[in-house]
Amino acid sequence: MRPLFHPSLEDITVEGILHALSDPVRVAIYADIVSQECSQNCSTFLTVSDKTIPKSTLSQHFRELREAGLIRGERRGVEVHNTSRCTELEQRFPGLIRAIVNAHAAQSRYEAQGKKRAAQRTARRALTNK
Amino acid sequence: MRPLFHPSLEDITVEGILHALSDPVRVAIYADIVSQECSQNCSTFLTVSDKTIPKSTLSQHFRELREAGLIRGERRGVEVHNTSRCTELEQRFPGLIRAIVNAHAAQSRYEAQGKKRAAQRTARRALTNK
DNA sequence: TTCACTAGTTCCGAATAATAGAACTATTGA
DNA sequence: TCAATAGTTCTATTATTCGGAACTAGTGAA
Repeated sequence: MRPLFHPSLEDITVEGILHALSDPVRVAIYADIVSQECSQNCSTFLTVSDKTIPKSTLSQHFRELREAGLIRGERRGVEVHNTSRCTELEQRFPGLIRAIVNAHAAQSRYEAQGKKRAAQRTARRALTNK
Repeated sequence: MRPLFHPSLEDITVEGILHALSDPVRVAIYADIVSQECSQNCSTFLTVSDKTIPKSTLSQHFRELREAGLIRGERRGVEVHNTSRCTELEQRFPGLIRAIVNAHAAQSRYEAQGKKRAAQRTARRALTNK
């Protein structure tokens, strides 16, 4: 089993970061890792926003996040612990990570509200149609 | 010829934006459009950073930027004029666009310096090998 | 030490998306 | 009316992504 590859700070590209975070599952995972103090192992994310992710796919997602330079993975026995590299990244691309994570959070809030509003509409319709 | 589609502000997603800007050609185009005061037509970009882009590909790139909500395209006679939607976007995702464009600029500067350094090394080697 | 269990990776075929040449449309100016 | 220009659409080719199945590696129990 080959060791986990991590790019050095200067090899990290904006395109790589944006591509890694342009996938809804990966941003969700990354946002979670950034927000946690403690490191997270991969299988914490076998379900992401009510969707089940096959573990081979999940493994690929973590690889992409790692190779884009967004997270650092460290084997500890049978599992790998993941931490964000955001302090380093802040140095290379100031403000970038924060802006993306903020935007993602804003969108999640908005979507949650949207669902709530839709649910309310359904409930109202159910009442009036009685 | 169907009219140009533009998403409404609330339909614009972070993922869409990141995906659109995760391509080197597209960020370069977008960065240029953002920096210009005046609108730019598509064929200004038939060559991007010394690479020739086939116009069918270019057309697709503009479509992606448009449908991600990043630019607005307006047909004026035979050509289409493109302007960035960054003021609107600032409202929906504060700081996002600026951070990405800044990061891209920082990286371009760095890469240019890298090339310069490499050229200097080559020159030095040529001198000493004489 | 052996065995079963867990966490994650790799392999590989199927589905999906991106690229670019060729043919097309629409506008304009001669 | 015709040629030229700016973009688009069609389509075949190529590259990416997804996910099931088989695999590896660490760990704890018998």
